[in-house]
Amino acid sequence: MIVSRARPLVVGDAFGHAACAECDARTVSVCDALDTADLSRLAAVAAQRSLEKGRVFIEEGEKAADFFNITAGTVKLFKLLPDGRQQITGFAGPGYFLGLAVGETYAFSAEAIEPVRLCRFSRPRLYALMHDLPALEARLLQTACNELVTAQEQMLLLGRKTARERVASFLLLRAAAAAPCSHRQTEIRLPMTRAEIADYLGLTIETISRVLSRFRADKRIDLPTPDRVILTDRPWLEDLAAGNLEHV
Amino acid sequence: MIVSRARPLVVGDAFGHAACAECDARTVSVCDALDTADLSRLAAVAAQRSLEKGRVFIEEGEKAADFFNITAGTVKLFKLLPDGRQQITGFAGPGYFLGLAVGETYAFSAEAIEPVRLCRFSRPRLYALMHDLPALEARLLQTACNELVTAQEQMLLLGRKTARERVASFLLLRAAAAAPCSHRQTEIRLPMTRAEIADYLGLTIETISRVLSRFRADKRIDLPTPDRVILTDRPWLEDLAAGNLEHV
DNA sequence: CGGGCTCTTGATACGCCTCAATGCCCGTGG
DNA sequence: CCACGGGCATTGAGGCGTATCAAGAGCCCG
Repeated sequence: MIVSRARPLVVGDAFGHAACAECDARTVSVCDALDTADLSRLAAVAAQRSLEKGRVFIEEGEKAADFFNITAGTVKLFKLLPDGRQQITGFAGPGYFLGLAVGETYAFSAEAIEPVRLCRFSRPRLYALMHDLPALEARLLQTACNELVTAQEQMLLLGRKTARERVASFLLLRAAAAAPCSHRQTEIRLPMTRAEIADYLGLTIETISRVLSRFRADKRIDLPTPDRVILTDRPWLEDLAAGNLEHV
Repeated sequence: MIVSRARPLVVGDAFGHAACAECDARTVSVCDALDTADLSRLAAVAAQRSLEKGRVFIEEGEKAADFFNITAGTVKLFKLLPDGRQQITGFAGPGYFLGLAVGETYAFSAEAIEPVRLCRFSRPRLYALMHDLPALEARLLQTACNELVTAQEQMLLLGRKTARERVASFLLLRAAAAAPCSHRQTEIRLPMTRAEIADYLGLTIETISRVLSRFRADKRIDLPTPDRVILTDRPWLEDLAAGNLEHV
């Protein structure tokens, strides 16, 4: 079942378009493709809501009734095997557009890993709007292509990189996500647990922990707390992530 | 460099739209989204060509100048690490639409693994056509979403499945690709080598060979020749691929 | 008939997983 | 205030699955 529908928790407001104009995620999301007039049409079919940490709001196999746009917080997208093995296919932060499922059902599940705010769009209404606003459709196509490139990179990581290369790649990905404009940040925050990092990288918590400890011992990173990482030797991490350091 | 441009090998014809109407891939490709009139407009910007086995016609990092539509044969899409490690992100057969790269450069390489025929579309011209034909754009979005779902499934495979589960998944995927309409086929053809299967599944040739031999010994499949597989116990393979058979 | 390729099979090595114990942090309640 | 308990992270010891290395078999094609 779609938990979020059972407990709506809607924080909707009567001034949807006004909220859009002030939305933090405005400039990094699909909404950016629209001018103010069209944006109000988009806002008209949107409903805002808040989700507490741990809330599963998309379940794989359920009827794909809605699209979502994250405006605050982080969610994980994942698939499960019957025995509980989990693969996280991505983390989605503010601006991320969710629900590009083909066909009638979602192909993955989604869960808030910290308090989240998002906009919900009903599928048929967004489709109708897409028909009217080619800019919106073009933007969605662009979004999908971006996802595809990211997915291909992740397949390379999962299929062919070592544990240390995976963790290095992950840290740099986080750094890039935090500062989109190559705005070299050295400190990053990890809103996810070790278990979630492991399920994202196709490893175990122990391996994540060991690799991070090793990086710290080698003075490549610093770990003031488990959820804060300082990249002290970024060039080395980049070489490792790219597969340039064979057996170091 | 884009090898296919250095040696064009164009088998173009003056009656592009006529060729389209007779194209084997017509009904399973993006072209299916268009009526005959619009199809001729699409054909006008297309060029047909043939590629011999081994020909690399898209190179990762090169300027993304063209889109491609496979009409015959099979190509592999892949990414490389500097030391030669390879991850095949997918195999593309007739009807497959290629080149949905975001930005200016291709994010992957593509190589014909058997003789291939394809249609080439210049990027700017296809974009212009997309602007005029919303049906085309919608179809591309749909294609991209399909790819995305496939990619997520592959991430689950690469990150969390065992070698035997991966090979079972692969065989069933091949069976589904050969007979799109759940047209239960028991025999499948493998146009790719063991090395390519290995690079697709994140394993080695030896593991592929061992798992297939084991499946045969257990009477789950038959292997009349290395490139032909007969699925003799499909339900068991399906259970294994889905992760339902823990430690068999 | 030889050369090269792919595929198969065996022996061994190693990277990551599994299992287990401990430490740390923090919220809770006596 | 501190004792207690539960989650999460860290660290160690040992095992397993897949990789690596190596040899031989089958096949195509000249």
